[in-house]
Amino acid sequence: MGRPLAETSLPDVRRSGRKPSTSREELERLALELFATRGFDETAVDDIAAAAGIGRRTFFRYYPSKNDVVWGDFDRELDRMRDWLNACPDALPFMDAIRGAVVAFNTYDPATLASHRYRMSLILTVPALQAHSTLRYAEWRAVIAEFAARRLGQRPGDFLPCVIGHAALGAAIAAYEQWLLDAHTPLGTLLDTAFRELTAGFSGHDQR
Amino acid sequence: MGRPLAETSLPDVRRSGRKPSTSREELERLALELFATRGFDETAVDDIAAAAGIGRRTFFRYYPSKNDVVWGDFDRELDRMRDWLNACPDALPFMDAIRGAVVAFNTYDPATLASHRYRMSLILTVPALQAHSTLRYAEWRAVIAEFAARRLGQRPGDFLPCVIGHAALGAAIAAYEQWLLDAHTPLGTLLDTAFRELTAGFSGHDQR
DNA sequence: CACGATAATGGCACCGGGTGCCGAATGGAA
DNA sequence: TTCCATTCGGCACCCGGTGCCATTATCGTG
Repeated sequence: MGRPLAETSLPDVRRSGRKPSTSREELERLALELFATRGFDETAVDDIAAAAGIGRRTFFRYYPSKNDVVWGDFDRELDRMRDWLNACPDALPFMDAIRGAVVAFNTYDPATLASHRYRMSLILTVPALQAHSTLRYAEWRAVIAEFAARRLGQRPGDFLPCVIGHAALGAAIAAYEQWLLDAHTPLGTLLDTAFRELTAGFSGHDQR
Repeated sequence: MGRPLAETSLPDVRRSGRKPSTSREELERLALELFATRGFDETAVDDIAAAAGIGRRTFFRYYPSKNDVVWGDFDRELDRMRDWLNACPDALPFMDAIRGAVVAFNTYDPATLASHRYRMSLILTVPALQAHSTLRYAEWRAVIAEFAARRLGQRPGDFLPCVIGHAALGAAIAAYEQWLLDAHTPLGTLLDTAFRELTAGFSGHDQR
């Protein structure tokens, strides 16, 4: 699974050899700029490569696909969330822990909030990215399921942890969709609400 | 959105013109057979077209993409589920109605069960299909959200109905994944269990 | 300074999915 | 037969993604 290129500008021992002509961060910046002006589908990989002054072939050594550019360093974020969950006291009910982790994991400082919102708007509205995102969501769910399994005394592949992973993902996506529709309510509030509904089993709303 | 070709062998008035040289059903049959022997990724659209004795170009007039072949007539199934929900008595709590609909909607007679299971195994394991499925799932969620919204006195785009749609989808997929892992437990039972957990808010399992 | 090991680059050919275009084939109706 | 509607399918093309391989840049060492 090892990416040959800078995982994220870590010290990353370099003994010798030609140095990279750009970086994942730089490519992400340029690509998002192009997406914003020209649109995602209308921007070809060649365009991004040209903007960065590299060859098309080289682009694919920084990102495995055009879709992945939008996700930045998702794996690192997942690691952070895993750590957050592991650091949760056992006294905290596990659904509360998950809710807290998701809220914390999706809290961005004002400086980066706008660009994050734009990235998510792409992911949740551009069909190609919507489709691709499924594969990333699977990793996210795995983190949740893993934690739930530990708390439930089960294995990560067992039924209940998987259901929880899927349901949690659904709640999170719904919150994001709402936030994109109207940023009036803070994302954190929406996530919190969605997870509380989940934990309450959607009870107490019926209009019959 | 009208498909020019047979929606599904409805009477479908035909005035004149050359008659289709094959059908969606026939293509689906042939394609699934190829997928089963050679694998999904290893089967090119040209292979399917050749097997059906039509041109590659013509294939894309029957199905908009290779991915869609696996989904058969999903839209019709969705209509059935929508009807099921609409026919639910108001006395039935809405989460029970949704659970009932999903179970009923995913009940297949033994003759078609095996092929359905195979189709779902493709959808849930082949990366290209996993990704593509997101777009189909959106339609499914919409049906659920629409019903929930009506029951909750809200609009289909409102937050709570969307959360419910996403959570329900998650539960359903988790049940399917479990069923594919081990068909020992009937799909209906798994779906029922997943939805009951959802409605109970995953309570009563914590091992702390 | 020169050399060799090392690593990134980028061109090229190729594959496969998907589309626009357009002429050819087919079959019913006047 | 003629006309019209409809399907067919070849062709050229776009784009994302990959394997291959020679080229180029950099660092450490002698």
